[in-house]
Amino acid sequence: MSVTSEIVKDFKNFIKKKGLKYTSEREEILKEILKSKQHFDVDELYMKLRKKGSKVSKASVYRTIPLLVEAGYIQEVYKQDSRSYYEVTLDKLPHIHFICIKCKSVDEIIDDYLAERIQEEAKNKNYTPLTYHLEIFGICHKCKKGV
Amino acid sequence: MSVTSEIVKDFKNFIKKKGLKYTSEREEILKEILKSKQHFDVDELYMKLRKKGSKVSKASVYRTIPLLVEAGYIQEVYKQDSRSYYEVTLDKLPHIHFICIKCKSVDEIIDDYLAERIQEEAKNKNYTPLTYHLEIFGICHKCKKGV
DNA sequence: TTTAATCTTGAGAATAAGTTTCAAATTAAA
DNA sequence: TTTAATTTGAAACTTATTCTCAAGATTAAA
Ligand SMILES: [Mn+2]
Ligand SMILES: [Mn+2]
Ligand SMILES: [Zn+2]
Ligand SMILES: [Zn+2]
Repeated sequence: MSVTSEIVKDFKNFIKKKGLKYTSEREEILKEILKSKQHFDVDELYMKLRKKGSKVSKASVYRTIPLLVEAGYIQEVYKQDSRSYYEVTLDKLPHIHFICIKCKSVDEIIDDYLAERIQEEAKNKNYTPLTYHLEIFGICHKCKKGV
Repeated sequence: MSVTSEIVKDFKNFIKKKGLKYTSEREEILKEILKSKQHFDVDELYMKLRKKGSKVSKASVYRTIPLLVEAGYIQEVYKQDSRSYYEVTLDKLPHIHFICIKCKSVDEIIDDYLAERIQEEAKNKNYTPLTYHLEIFGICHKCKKGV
């Protein structure tokens, strides 16, 4: 069984356990998201679905995202220009996002040690950490060179 | 000379150097911000000014904030519910903000080592870091105990 | 199956932070 | 002063996200 259909089955279970109804819209949205290999926002996702001929409304996309976050398949990873960006978080720990303030490009940096230390800091302060956002704002290599 | 009037003088200089005009509105806003000991958002700041009898408009508050960020007196430190929060950054390095997803309280955690490592990570990747946001989302001690 | 209760949907209205517009007021240099 | 350039307040605008509600879909029971 493919990873995707495994997740779809899991999601159906999750929905049922919550006493909600499993709909084709919810499944369509999940499947489309699982195809994304990068960060995405609601508009991008919605446009992809429409192009494929899907009839889901933007409202349903907005309504499904919190469910997928709760189920643990995606996470909000940063906000830019008052828009939220998400990414699939299968086996993926939170990580650093470097955001270039000139070209708005976003790059990922993984640092396991840093991730661990962040967890520790929360625990030291008697907090129960769930997730985190670490965004470094600056100038990327290309913009520095004036490309 | 007080720290505040020193900064006010500096700010006047900064404004002049940019070829802009030094106005009472800009000074009022700066002075009010310097009084804040915690994180603030535009609405809070605007309300404080109005209560004091100030006639500044919200538009001017929105227009002055980027100048104060550029001058280095304040920084945007996190976003919550589609609102930006700022704080005075006199001698204050960026630091960790722990945000309780239940009570929405925000706590600060300082970790110089972490701060240094974040800078290094950016440089390793050939980025010029300017600032960063590190927000840990979780449950605070009080909320865990059900207070 | 049918039924019936409950939930979800799409469409569009509503909300609200932040930005823009523009005429009137203010600044600052001469 | 005079004058050119900038800034202001008020209100209109923009835009992501949320809300509303009637119509349609799902589910468990009959
Ligand atoms: Mn990422
Ligand atoms: Mn802080
Ligand atoms: Zn760049
Ligand atoms: Zn709390």
